Amino acid sequence: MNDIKILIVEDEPIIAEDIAALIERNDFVVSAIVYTKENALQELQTNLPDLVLLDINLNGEMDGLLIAEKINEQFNIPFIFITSYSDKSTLEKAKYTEPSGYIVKPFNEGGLYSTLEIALYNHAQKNKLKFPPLSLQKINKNLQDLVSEREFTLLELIYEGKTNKQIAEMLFISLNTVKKHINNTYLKLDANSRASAIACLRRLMTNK
Amino acid sequence: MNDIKILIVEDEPIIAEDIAALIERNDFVVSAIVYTKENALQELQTNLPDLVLLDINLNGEMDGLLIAEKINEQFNIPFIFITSYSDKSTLEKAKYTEPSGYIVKPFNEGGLYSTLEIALYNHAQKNKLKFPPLSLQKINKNLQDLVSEREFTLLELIYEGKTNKQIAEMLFISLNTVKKHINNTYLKLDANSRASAIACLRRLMTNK
DNA sequence: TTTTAAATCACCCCTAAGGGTAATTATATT
DNA sequence: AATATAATTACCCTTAGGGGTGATTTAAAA
Repeated sequence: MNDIKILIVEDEPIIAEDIAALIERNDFVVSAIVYTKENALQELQTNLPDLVLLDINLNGEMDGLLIAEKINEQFNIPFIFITSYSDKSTLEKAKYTEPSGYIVKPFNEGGLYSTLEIALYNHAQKNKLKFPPLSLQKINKNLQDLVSEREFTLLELIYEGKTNKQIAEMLFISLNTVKKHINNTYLKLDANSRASAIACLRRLMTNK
Repeated sequence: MNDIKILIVEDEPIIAEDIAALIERNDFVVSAIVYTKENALQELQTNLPDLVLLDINLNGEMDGLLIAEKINEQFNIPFIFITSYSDKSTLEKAKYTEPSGYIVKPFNEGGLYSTLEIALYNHAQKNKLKFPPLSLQKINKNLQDLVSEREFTLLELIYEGKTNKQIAEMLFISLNTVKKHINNTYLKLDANSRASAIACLRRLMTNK
């Protein structure tokens, strides 16, 4: 089955049941409900869920944070904090664990469901995040002399490691034209070789 | 000043003011409050904030989604949806824009503040993930003929756009040695130029 | 209408870069 | 002690790539 399994870590049984009911109403599966850190870690080892809903405070201790760290170290799944505490000190500690969401009680059904869906989707997309495609807008945002669309097309091919000859053939233009375009682009990027142009592009894409 | 500027896009003035007050209570700065898609886009162009709070429905249209797409295309800032709609159809569309958060009205102060903090922190971390530094381990993981540490050092310099001459000077070795190392590395990477080697490295770094 | 800008192409020059072969030194590994 | 492996260097050859100038065509902007 293709169901999405969610682990609930919450020491107040009434709230845990409440969350569980909500989850199942929305076509997810509750893989387990646990009340302690130990059981949570056990459950992660034996029956890894697709996502974890984590109460930060378990029986007076901030064990939720420790569980979050463990998830980051060992498992590649998203987790969402559900807690009554929204004070800056708690939040500060929580945010360093990079949770997919942070829900403050009392929460509403729509809010939890939305956060779940988005956490799952964003986590799935996270792998694609590395080495994003080039964007003309982002490149030009940091340039005084703008790169044209045509030049950008050539840049993408250079970025993919193509030679001038290959580019000429792919775009049905002469080798001279390719060289001319690239030369013009180098002036705009302040580059003087393919490799330096690529390094420059990487910089422009990140420097927001 | 180092203040974090937040743009509020919300067509109901009362709610917008409510959010604004909350934001300022928590030491953020409201860069502007706008009520329409046009003004939002204008504001993004002229006074880019650090984060955007977005109502999905603006005057009956789902303009918030369009704004979200625009932000993804052109700007490198996080955004959070704040909306009354948590139906699956709306959420489905919203999640494809990869928002940093999705808050369903009525929201509580702690919930919004936490989501803000986490969105900002996670986004900052996310940028570090983009164009990650090269890792010898990851590169070799997918190669039969392994790249040596020395060769990796040279690869890093090529990746940064350095010329052979520059590399020779930086490493206090002869130009011939540089060429030899690079040639050997090309054989391992199945590359035949700097640009193709860089493209190859990108591939090896992502193929996990 | 005139002018500006982008895309196209040609021709020249020249260096950086890539390909091949071979040799030496040092450092591990067996 | 013998043997790989990596790092270092030299020399040769060839070409792809980068720099400069100039010209034509087309489309958009003034």
